[in-house]
Parts: sequence; structure tokens; C-alpha cells
Amino acid sequence: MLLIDVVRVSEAVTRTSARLGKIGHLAESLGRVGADEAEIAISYLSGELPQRQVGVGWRGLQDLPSPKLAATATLTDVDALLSKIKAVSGQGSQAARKTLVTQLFAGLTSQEQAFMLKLLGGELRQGALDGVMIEAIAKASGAPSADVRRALTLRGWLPAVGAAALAGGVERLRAFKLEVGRAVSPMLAGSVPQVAAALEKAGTPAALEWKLDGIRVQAHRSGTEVKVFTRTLDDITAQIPELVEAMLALPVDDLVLDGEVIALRPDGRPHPFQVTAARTRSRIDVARLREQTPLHVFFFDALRVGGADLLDLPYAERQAILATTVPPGLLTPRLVTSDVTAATEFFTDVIKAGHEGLVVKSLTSPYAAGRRGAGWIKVKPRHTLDLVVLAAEWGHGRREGKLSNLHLGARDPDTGGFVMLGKTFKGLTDELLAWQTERFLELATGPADEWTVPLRPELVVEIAFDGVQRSPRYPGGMALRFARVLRYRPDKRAEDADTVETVRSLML
DNA sequence: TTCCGACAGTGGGGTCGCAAT
DNA sequence: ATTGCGACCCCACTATCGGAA
Repeated sequence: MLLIDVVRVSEAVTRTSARLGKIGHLAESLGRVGADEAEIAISYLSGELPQRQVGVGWRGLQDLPSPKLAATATLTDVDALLSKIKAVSGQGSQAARKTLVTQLFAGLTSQEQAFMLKLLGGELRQGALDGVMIEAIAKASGAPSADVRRALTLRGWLPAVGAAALAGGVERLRAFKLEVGRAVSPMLAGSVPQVAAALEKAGTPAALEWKLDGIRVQAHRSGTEVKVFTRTLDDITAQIPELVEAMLALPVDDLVLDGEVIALRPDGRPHPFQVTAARTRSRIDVARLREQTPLHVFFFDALRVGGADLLDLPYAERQAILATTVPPGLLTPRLVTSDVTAATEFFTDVIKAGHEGLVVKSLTSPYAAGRRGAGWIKVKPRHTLDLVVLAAEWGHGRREGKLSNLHLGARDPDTGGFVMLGKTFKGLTDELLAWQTERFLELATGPADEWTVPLRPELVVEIAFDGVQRSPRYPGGMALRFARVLRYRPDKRAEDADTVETVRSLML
């Protein structure tokens, strides 16, 4: 199949707003693709590369050669070149990489170039990713979408699942099994602001578990072989020897467990997330790092124990098996209750212990990939501050032409000025977006650059956030984590905004 | 007819490893 | 030695579609 065919389908999908229409376009093209190119087509049309990443980002895509006139590149051609680029990037030669990128784009028409730019930049924006592609695969192959989803959970990579479905329909899909050593798509959680609401959604009794602010891990053991995967299915086995040892110490030698690793202080309280992140990303001299900053693992689910697959069991049963498999010290603290008061107390306890919040889980739900908000619901406390809008940035995509991203500042009584604490674009409705664009342009003090409009510091906005973290970037040495807009405060003036001292007192 | 679950889009801060400067 | 880039950890929220109620 030619790349141009895929590009035309992507363009049609982008133009079509109805989801069923998008699915129709995608399914039609999957019906035409050959078996040897199915994985590539599915990959590209769901916005990813078969290589996952090739070491080329926006910077490596500057100064591209002029386009060809005739579209002759096949999917196989393009895929082979991308594999070469990935290999060269791995060896670290920027010049060789640039040569290959130039070669790739020199073989494409302007239409194809535009597509590959978006694909490599991870910004396809055609309104269809995995969720829509699952339905398209189902439609093209004649298999129920539930079977496609199920296979995706077990295999962890949609193009392989799609190619199998196109080649052999539902039978091939049902042949996918959990394989120890190969990552499974992890189950995700939705979120609500209150414990009571979470209980209601999950159904009672529900399991309440401590939410630890660390790194999600999926640990596999087959005999003496252990592998550890992150939420996005990257292999981080080498970075976490503590977890490897913990897995090998278990009395069962064929298992897959789900949990969280986190760096704890000697007193058992958690380090800031940044400490855990740094530890789990470091690959050099891990032996020394683990002495300074040991990682602890807390398991909360069992997908396979002693050769038995547990994914389809209700959570309560998986939990019971987990509890007999791992020692109590490695289990995530939990409480099973129907009582809102008891649940609220448990929430208070976990916050007092310095952790992030709770995950409320239905006792009856099976282990299902991707589906946020179904069986697992997280609850976290929310802080708020009244901050001043210092500047705004022009938005992209559906926010083009709107001032979108806000620069937030706290008042500094010593200087009479404001100290920037970060940015946010979250929480804005279309109406608010339109209003603020108009209002900001009245307050503009002149464009600083192409993207940012500095403002007279007059507007006060109420911001919700999860915490204050140490920042190497911002002048006050601190930044807000997960800041989002709650509402504007027209009743407040900049002089009424919260101060840097208030913010500093929240940083621990 | 209304409601609501799932999905995609729009970006945020921090950190590491590596190549170029 | 420092800087910039790519990748990947953590992530919240709104708009929209279409099936469920």
C-alpha cells in the first residue's frame, strides 16, 4: 500500500466529525491493506509508529528538503527508513540521522510530508486514536470489538492485534493469551473529587487503597527471570533491582503482579515524587543509588499466580490470591467498607501519612485495560490559591486564535511584584476561553514573542492544584503541580492575591 | 428525549542520558 | 561544563459522539 493512501484516509478521518464516520473510513482502508503492511497502516492511522520512537522530534524536523511531485513511497519503504533512523539514533550520530531524515522526506510529496511531520511529532490530531481504531478493526475483521479490546489487554500493542484480526478474525483474537515476560495493557483509574462519590460509583462494599505517588510497575516472573514494565510498557527492570529481588523472594515462580514503587524516607514517609522519578530513571550506578534512595514496592493486584491467569476473576478474588502470595509488608494498605464515615477517616489517615490519596475499587470488576473510570476511581485532596495572570500564550488546534495557556503568579509583598509559579490551560470552557481572549487583549502590554502576550497583572484567578514542588525553572524555586482554573475572581484585585509566603508554606 | 460513558485533544512540570557547543 | 533535545514519568479537564435509559 502507498503512503499516500494512508494519508488520504487520515485526511478523510480528520474532516469527518462523526465517530461512526471515522470508523467507516478506517475500516474501509483496513480492508484494502495487505497482510504484510497491516501493522504499519494500523500504527500510522492510530497516530503511532511501529518503532514507537525513533529519536527524532520537532527540532530534528527543521530544514526539510523540498517535496517530490509524484507519490510513490510505500508503507514498507517508509517503515524501513524509520527503522534505519532509529538504529542510527541509538548509535548517537546526529549527522547520520539528519541524512536519513532528509532522505525520507525527499521521497515524499508535500501532502505526505505534512502527514509524516504530524506523525513523527506525535500530533496527528485526526480525532481517532486507539479507541476509534479498535472499533475500525472490529468492523473490518467482522470480530466483536470486545474481542479486540480483550486481545489488546493481553498483547499490549494494537497493530499486532489488528493484523491478527484482519488475518484470522475472532479466532485469532481469542488465541491471544497472557504471556509472562510480555507486558499487558494496565488497568487505569478515573477520578472524582470526593470519597462519597467514589464509593457510590464503585458500588459497596468497595476496596479503598492508599494511592502512592510513585511509578506504576507491572512485574513478571518466570522461573528466575524477572521483567518490570511501566504504565506505557517500557522495560525498566535494570533500574529497580529492589523489585527484582522482591519478586525472586516470593514462593511462586510463575506470576504477574501490578503495583507501585516509591522512594520512602527512613521514617516511612514518602519522598516527593521527583525523588522517586529520578531514581527510577537513572540507569547509571544503580547499585550506589539504591543505597542512598531505596525503592519500596507495594503490590495491589495479581494478574497471574502459579500459572493461573486471574484477569477475569472479580477483584475481590484476585486480591485474596495476592494476599496469600506476597508478604503483608509488600501489600498496599487497604480497607474494605460500605461506610462513608469509615472511608472518609481512611482518607484522612492516608493524607496524614503523607501519601497522595485513595483509589476506590469495585470488588466485582475484572482486570480491563485502558478503561478509565469503570472499576477504579482515585480521590485526592485539592488545594486552591488566588493567583494573578501575568501573561498568556496562543493556543493550538481547536484553541487556535484563542489565548489559552495562562502564566500564573503569586504576590511578592517585598518587591510589590509577582513571582511566576507555572502555567495552566486546564479547566477552561469554550465560553471562558472566548471571554479571556478578549479581556487579555485589553490588558496586553505588547507581544513579547510570537506565542506569549504579557499582561498588566490585574486579573485574579482561582487555581486548584495538587501540591507545590521544588522547581529548577521558576524564579521562586517552586512550581504548582497539576494546576487548573476553577474560576475567575472579578471580586478580587491583584493586591488581594495569595503571596509567595503562603505558597512556600505549602511546599514540604 | 435525556443522560452518561468513553474518547480525543490540549497542553502542564520534572528528570535522565546524550550530543553538540 | 553547559545547553538543548528526545523520551517518558506523573497528570486534569472539557467537548463531543452515540448508545443506554
